[in-house]
Amino acid sequence: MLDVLRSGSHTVGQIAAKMPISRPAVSQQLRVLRDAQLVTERHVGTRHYFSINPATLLDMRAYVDELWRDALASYARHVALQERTNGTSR
Amino acid sequence: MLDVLRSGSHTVGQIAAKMPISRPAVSQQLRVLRDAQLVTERHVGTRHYFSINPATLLDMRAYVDELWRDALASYARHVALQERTNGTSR
DNA sequence: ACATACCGTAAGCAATCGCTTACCGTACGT
DNA sequence: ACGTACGGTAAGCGATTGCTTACGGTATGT
Repeated sequence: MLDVLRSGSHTVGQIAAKMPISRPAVSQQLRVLRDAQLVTERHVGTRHYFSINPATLLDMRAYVDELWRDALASYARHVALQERTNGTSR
Repeated sequence: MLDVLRSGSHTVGQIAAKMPISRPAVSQQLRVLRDAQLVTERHVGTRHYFSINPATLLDMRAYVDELWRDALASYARHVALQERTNGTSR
């Protein structure tokens, strides 16, 4: 879904044409993505254009980054503790 | 789940104690996370220690980053096209 | 006013998820 | 050898997911 929207904004019909599911199914997925702020909607006539919301992508990136840093930090602490209790062997 | 493992490796029992679900449920979730490479396992005695896999976190970060860049790029293209067809107004 | 294009929503349904309880296997201490 | 701690797996179940078909609602062209 997001991979279709990478290349820019699309209408519901355009998206459905590129996916192996029906148009209402696309509509329902888009609702979830819109509620999750992952996607933004823009109406022009009867067409609804959807595009990726870069801001939320940044939030996701920040979260993953944080997790990554914490994981590395606690691993470093683990290694340090290991060396202390094992003596400075090797 | 991942938020429990942020602070370092834990055994299955330790994790279950910090969560509102049973130990087997934790075990099942860990299996999914392990299959998805999000988590690594280390056995010592009968205890199974689980920790976050930083490598996969980097992969996720790369994907989100890529998506973010594409979204911005196509938005820029959209704006440029808009200005051209609207004349150099404003 | 009428037909058409575009899309959201409701209902219904099979498939999957995520949990609990019960059970079994393995490693360790005595 | 026996008891205990630790944890994976199977079975079963209600809840949720994700789809399709059917329908209604709004904007556009004639």
